[in-house]
Amino acid sequence: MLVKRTYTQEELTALLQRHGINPTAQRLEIARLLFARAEHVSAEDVFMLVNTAATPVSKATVYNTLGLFAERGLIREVIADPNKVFYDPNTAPHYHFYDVATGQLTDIDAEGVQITGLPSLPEGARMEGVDVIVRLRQSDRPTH
Amino acid sequence: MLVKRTYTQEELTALLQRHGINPTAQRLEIARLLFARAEHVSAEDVFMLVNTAATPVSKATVYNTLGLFAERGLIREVIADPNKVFYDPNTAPHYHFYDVATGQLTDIDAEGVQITGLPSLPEGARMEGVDVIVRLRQSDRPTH
DNA sequence: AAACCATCTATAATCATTCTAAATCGACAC
DNA sequence: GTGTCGATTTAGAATGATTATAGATGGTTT
Ligand SMILES: [Mn+2]
Ligand SMILES: [Mn+2]
Ligand SMILES: [Zn+2]
Ligand SMILES: [Zn+2]
Repeated sequence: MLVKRTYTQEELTALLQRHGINPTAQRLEIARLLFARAEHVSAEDVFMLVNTAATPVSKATVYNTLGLFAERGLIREVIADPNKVFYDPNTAPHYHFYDVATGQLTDIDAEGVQITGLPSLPEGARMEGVDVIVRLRQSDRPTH
Repeated sequence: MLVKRTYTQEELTALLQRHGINPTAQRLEIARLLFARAEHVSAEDVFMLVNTAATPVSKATVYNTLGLFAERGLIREVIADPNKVFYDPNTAPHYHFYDVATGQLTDIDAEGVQITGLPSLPEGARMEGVDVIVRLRQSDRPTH
């Protein structure tokens, strides 16, 4: 279970380095923000969040950094919405509720969830991960 | 299990009508093609396939028609690739392998697969469906 | 200081998808 | 047959997320 908290600059630096990422100012800033919120954010979200702070970061760098973080396993991509990729600072195995109306993603703890009976993988294939997305729609009639 | 076969014009017409869809020439053509292949296709795929035949169909109509079919439950959308939506003529519950390198989607029969221990849904939410996507990557070293 | 290399940035390009507004079509009425 | 009407289709423009380009910037090394 990922705990929402603030990391010191040293912890963030070590975190990036542990993943083979050169800890630049922009990358540290984006990492700080990702792990402070511990929520599912889009590139646009990150771009806006990072630019409420003092130092501006370009959109290109936001995309490059999120891509780099995902590639190095610091965060993971969640493909649930056809319009944008979500980035998830929680890389532990877990699943998602997706509210198709609002676009809200919510974690489902892997603890207790069992998926059995999956067929064996095609020849020569390695499993990268299993995504489970439970699509939800809020009932039209609100509880009164 | 969806069987790959050709439908008569009458069967297709009845199929659309059963889903509350006015069976126009373009819609019948697209439906015919979808159910003949019984594969996962993108809008672009459908656009190209439908335009190898005699009667041309516009891109706008392809998108409108696929959207309409999905909305009425004749086909389903699969969100697996961040770059495009796949449309699946198989609406029976089933899951997918997704080859992240090639973008290839392959069915996993729901038969035998069990997902247990999912938490109860948030208050007032209805489940629209459960998507399971097993992400695969072909091993770099080919079997020799 | 000059060279070097990684990174960052503004901006253009790409590309799937959606939007717009004008044709076209088909059923029905006259 | 001709006219009308609503539904559908269409070409093309617009949108928006993402990626590509190519030049600036910033440390670091000699
Ligand atoms: Mn999209
Ligand atoms: Mn995309
Ligand atoms: Zn998550
Ligand atoms: Zn399928």
